[in-house]
Amino acid sequence: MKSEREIFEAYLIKRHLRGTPQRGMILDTFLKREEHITAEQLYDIVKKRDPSIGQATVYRVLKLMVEAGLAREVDFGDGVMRYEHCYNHPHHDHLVCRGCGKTVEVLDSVIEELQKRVAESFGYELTDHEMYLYGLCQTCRKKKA
Amino acid sequence: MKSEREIFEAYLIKRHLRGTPQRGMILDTFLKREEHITAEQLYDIVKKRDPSIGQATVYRVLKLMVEAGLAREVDFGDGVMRYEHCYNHPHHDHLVCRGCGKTVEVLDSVIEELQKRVAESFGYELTDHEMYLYGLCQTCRKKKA
DNA sequence: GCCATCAATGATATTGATTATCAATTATAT
DNA sequence: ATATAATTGATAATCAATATCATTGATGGC
Repeated sequence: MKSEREIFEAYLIKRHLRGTPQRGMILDTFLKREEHITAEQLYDIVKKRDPSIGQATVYRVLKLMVEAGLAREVDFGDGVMRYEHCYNHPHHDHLVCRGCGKTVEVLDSVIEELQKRVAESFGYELTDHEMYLYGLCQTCRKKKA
Repeated sequence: MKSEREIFEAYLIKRHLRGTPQRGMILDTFLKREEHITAEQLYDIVKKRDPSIGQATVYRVLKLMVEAGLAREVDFGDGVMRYEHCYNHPHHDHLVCRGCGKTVEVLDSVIEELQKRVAESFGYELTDHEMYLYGLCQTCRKKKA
């Protein structure tokens, strides 16, 4: 089993790109975090370790990580792109609390199968999908009552 | 059965807002179109009828229509918000071709039910959801082959 | 080692959709 | 009428994301 680090380096070599301290550090920082993270948030953390890093580089490395299959873009519709781990994190959808933003990763194989069938029934071949479930978590419901 | 026009006017009155020629014209133009439309596209059409209208007004009226329950925002993830009819257009999801962008409205009651159950199984009360299915339509698949 | 080539970086400018501001205009209520 | 409040269009501002660009740094051929 290859490590994320190795995958990243393999991807760089394939693209004739170079490994650099900045890229390594940004990758490590991203990997250490478990939750979804925005480019801005990642930049803030990275800056603490090395204030000389520019945020353009953070954006660039995030794009590389997506291309390398290590990160996945998640769009909760609030105008900011978030990134989550992709490696060893198979596809899933998101259940987001409208109150506090707490997010749960969900996966329902029946839904997945039905999505494919719905697409096929219209002559489409499903390539991918996005599903965001929005609701109120228990805590937020109690607060309201 | 109230007309969209009446609903819009009722909403304006409720909010102590005023009916104006611009608002009426933009609403009519939106209602005449069946497909999803961006603010920019709507502005372009409206401009032909009355070149003096500013695009800020189009954005404003679109927001009013959403609030009045006549329009619904649709986000295909390409950075531009689209608007579709809401009145007499009950909830549905979208199946979008990655090749040509052709869009079909889809609805699967089993999926809808399962979404509710998934949310509940995590203690969430589902308020709404978004589901976008992306694929290749028949035409685009043939082109590829 | 030395030089030519090419990628990487950080700072900054730019983009593009959307929103806010504001002065001028128009409608409404008293 | 007159004071009040909403509307408009033009324009500026916002904000995330991207492009530009001069400088720096690495790599490979010799």
